[in-house]
Amino acid sequence: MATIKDVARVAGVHPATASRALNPLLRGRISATTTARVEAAAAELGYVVDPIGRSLRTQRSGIVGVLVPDLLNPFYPPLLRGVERGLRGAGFEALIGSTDNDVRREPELLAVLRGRRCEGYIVATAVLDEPAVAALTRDGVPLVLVNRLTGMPAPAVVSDDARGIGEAIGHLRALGHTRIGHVAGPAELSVAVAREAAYRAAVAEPLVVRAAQMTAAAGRAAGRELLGRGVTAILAANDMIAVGCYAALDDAGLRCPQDVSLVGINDMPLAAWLRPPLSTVAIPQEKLGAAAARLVIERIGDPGAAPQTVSLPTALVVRGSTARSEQRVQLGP
Amino acid sequence: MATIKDVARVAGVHPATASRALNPLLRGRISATTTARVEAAAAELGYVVDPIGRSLRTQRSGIVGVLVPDLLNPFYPPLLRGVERGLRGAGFEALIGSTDNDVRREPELLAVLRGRRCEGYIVATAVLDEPAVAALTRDGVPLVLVNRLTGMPAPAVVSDDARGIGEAIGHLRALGHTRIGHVAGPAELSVAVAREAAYRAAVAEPLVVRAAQMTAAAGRAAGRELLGRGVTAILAANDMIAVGCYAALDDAGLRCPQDVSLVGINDMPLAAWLRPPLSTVAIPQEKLGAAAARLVIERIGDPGAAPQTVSLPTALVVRGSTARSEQRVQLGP
DNA sequence: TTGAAAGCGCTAACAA
DNA sequence: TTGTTAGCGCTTTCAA
Repeated sequence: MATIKDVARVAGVHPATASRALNPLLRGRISATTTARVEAAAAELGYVVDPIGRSLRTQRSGIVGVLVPDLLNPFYPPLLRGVERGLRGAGFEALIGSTDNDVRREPELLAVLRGRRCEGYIVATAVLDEPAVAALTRDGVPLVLVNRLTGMPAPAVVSDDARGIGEAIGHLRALGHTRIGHVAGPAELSVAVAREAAYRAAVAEPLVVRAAQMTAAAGRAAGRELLGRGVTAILAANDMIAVGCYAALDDAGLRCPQDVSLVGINDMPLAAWLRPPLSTVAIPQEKLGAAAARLVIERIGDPGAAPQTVSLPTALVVRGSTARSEQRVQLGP
Repeated sequence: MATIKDVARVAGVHPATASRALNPLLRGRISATTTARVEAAAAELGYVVDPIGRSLRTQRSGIVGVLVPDLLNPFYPPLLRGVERGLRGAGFEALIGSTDNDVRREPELLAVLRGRRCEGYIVATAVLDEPAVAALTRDGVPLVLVNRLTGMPAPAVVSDDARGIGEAIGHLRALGHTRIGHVAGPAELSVAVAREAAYRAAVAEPLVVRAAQMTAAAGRAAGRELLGRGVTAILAANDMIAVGCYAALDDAGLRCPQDVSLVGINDMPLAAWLRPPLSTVAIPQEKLGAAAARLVIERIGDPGAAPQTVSLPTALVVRGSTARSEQRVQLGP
């Protein structure tokens, strides 16, 4: 593996000069001929800067730690894609840690990442009042929260769920639905709480059943209970819960969308392939990730900057799981 | 951030001694009292070894590059989980790169990872005859292939698809099916080719339509064509193609499993939640990842070891998408 | 068993 | 504009 010394020797200059010639920030401070010679030598030798040597000298690792609650939840892969692309474009890499929905793993994993000397962190895990996360803020380590609403003075990236939920409820009402229920997520999740609040603000008579987790299994149980209360439409706290609601409808012998309409939140990759295809509030996951990458890079560049919150718009995607309410027919004489 | 010098100063020893006391491999070669003093100092200061300083000195990064074709494909997250757990247990971290099914990105991404001086690579991407991958082997860089059958003398981890496919066909035949079709994957993918071969070996009269990609959309188109040939059961090359086949069945006005039975391959997280729940050949994704991690770590430890291939067993999971053939009834007088 | 010294590859500060 | 020097944090010779 060629080093900067090799490049310098071949180019006939001092290693420091070679280093400078290869540094785009120092363009113009090195003579054109020298730059050309160094570049030729580097190309000839296939030189690639050693990030370890550079890191030791500059005290910068070029690594950002990314903490997600569950790699198996279809919400996160698109997010990670946005994060990776955003970071890589700026010369950073993501070191990904998944807590697998286990709160106890969070501090452990964060310790591993901190051991790797990440320059910043993107945290999308559930628990906010985590002392380890608070410690990051205290230590002045750049930190960006994703999809977590919090009182902490940290920059955050969120989606404008409330607006999307308002649209979804409007859509259902326009179809003639009046008994619109909500399968909420667990109260510990700030997103779940915010979505429930948006739902309550949008309907006259809220009908809420809480799912224990953001999973299909929990959604099925909660959905069954909600159907028992005679709703004609359901807003699920996310697409996985909506998947569970399809099963609950089957359990109850009800058809979607003829008997009950269903709306999810996320627009996960498989949403369009469910049967009927799921109408859902699309969250721009990849953009959320890209925005988080941008924010953390900004903050690495200027740790003192005022924390800003970025809110990205959602979009209602109407597919086949919502239809005109047939309640009138069912109740008619 | 405390350094080894700080620890040494507090413990009243030389930095080299402190380093040795903290190295578990040198246990016993340092006096018990010194070790105790150093450990106490390290604990007091919250010392964590700086991986960058260590890496520069040892020429080891503790990082393994992992190349996957598509983070959005539900096959890979469980695999990555296995890889990460396996690596982390041995003090390594995974640097993940997704080519997003774009063959051109593969060498680029590999260049980025090589720039980060990974100690080894786990490659699960599609294309084998990639010169960049060949270059790794040539350079003696530890490399493990996952789910790619190849003539290359590299260690590999595969699942025993043929056996699982044999079981699946046996299951369908036991249900009375005789016209069992196969939606194959693209010919460029070695897994797809192997699965098709296993299918052909298991049935008397092969009926194959090839999907352009391992996606639901491609599966739908291919499935439609296969249904036109009057099959009563379909083996899909993977679960995503099976998802497309559900749509193809809807398109044709056929019911699953009453009219046509369907079997997938993978057992992705949502497979049990499709309607009807998908019968599928379960691939132990997480175990594949863990095995790949183990192999790459072994190879990093001993680059000269003979490349071994690990084959993991699959398991047929029977759910609701397969049922007794009603062909007799349909053809009866 | 411990200390001294050296150097991994790189680049910032200073000097010329 | 270029060269010289030095040192980031660590571990591993070599010597005591």
